Amino acid sequence: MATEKKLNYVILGLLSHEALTGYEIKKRIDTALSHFWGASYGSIYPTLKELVVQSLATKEETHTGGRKRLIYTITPAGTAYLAQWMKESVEKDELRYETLLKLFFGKEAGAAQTLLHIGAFRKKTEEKLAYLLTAQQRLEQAPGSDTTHDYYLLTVKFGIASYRAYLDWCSDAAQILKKEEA
Amino acid sequence: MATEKKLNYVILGLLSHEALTGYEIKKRIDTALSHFWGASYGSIYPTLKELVVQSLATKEETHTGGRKRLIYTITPAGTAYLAQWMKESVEKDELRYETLLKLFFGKEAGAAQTLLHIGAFRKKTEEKLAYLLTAQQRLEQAPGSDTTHDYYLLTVKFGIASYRAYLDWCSDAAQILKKEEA
DNA sequence: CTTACCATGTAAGGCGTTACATGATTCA
DNA sequence: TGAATCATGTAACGCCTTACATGGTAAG
Repeated sequence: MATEKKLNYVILGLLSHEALTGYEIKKRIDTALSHFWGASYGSIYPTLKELVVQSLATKEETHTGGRKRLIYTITPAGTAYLAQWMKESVEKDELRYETLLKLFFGKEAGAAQTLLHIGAFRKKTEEKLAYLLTAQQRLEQAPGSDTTHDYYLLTVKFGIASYRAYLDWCSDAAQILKKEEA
Repeated sequence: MATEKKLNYVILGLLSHEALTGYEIKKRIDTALSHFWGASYGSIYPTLKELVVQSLATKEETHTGGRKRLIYTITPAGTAYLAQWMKESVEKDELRYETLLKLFFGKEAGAAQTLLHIGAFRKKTEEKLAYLLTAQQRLEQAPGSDTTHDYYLLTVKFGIASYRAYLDWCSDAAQILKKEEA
């Protein structure tokens, strides 16, 4: 049975904010949701098709400047379906950090090698943090009162808090390993 | 091609510490690695079979108190294979937090509902944190000098730092939502 | 004119979970 | 004697990624 797939809810959630094309959905996922979720076109387009079959969304073809666009809109049934899921308790939160795997087995590779992995991890984390900090600024200065933004902002704050903790840990871990190296 | 699977490395990494049965490997994953990795028997046993076919590990049948046990041992080729992977840079660190998904779309459900999700998340986080804190104590008081423990301890510290950041965030988020509720 | 971006979609194939199946041993 | 734990494994099936395929438009 495998865990129930979540992409339908992700898409309906995005459509609950505004009507979107598949391409735009992908962009939202790669920006606003990227620090805690991901999806590829290979799963987005088929899911969109399913949603239409299930009457949870409707598809409309438009032409913006001669360019074909398939815009998806959530239906009342889709809204109800999403609301139902929102009421249910969370099934799973999961983290898969290859960096920690390489750390766990770090004795094999030695302190020097492990320090390289930590350095790379710190750099990536700094970049993601910078991105979220600008997102936070944008949201806090937004002309405001759209409560949608408030919830988005909460997830951004989560990312910021996590990444800051990661960076602190990077410093600690690097120090410990350097001592071990000597 | 999908991302290369990591379970073979996870298993070899564990076997690099000591010879183990499939059952014991599962237990290690569910305890020592659980805060950043997971795997089920349905993937562990087939992977173990592959490792033997590839001569990266050997299988030996023993009987402890009449009970059959298949003990796996890493080979020199397996050690080399693991070492090679340890040298390569990390491909992917990923987080999939359904809680954040429900938060992102929280406007649909309202502040009260969202607070419930945050409460559940806090509770789970507290439990995981408590577990890691005892693990930390155990490792720090260990008669020592096994450097394997030092690396394990680093991953534990990572979890502790993350979970503490999560809990701080829970307080902030709850406060913000309560204000909104009023 | 060419690069970047907008835009939609399919096919192949790997990965990994859940559920199922089986059975021994230890401990209360 | 029954529950928990030790122990190994397979089958079905769903999910998702990568790679491929195609083509229009905007901007420099």
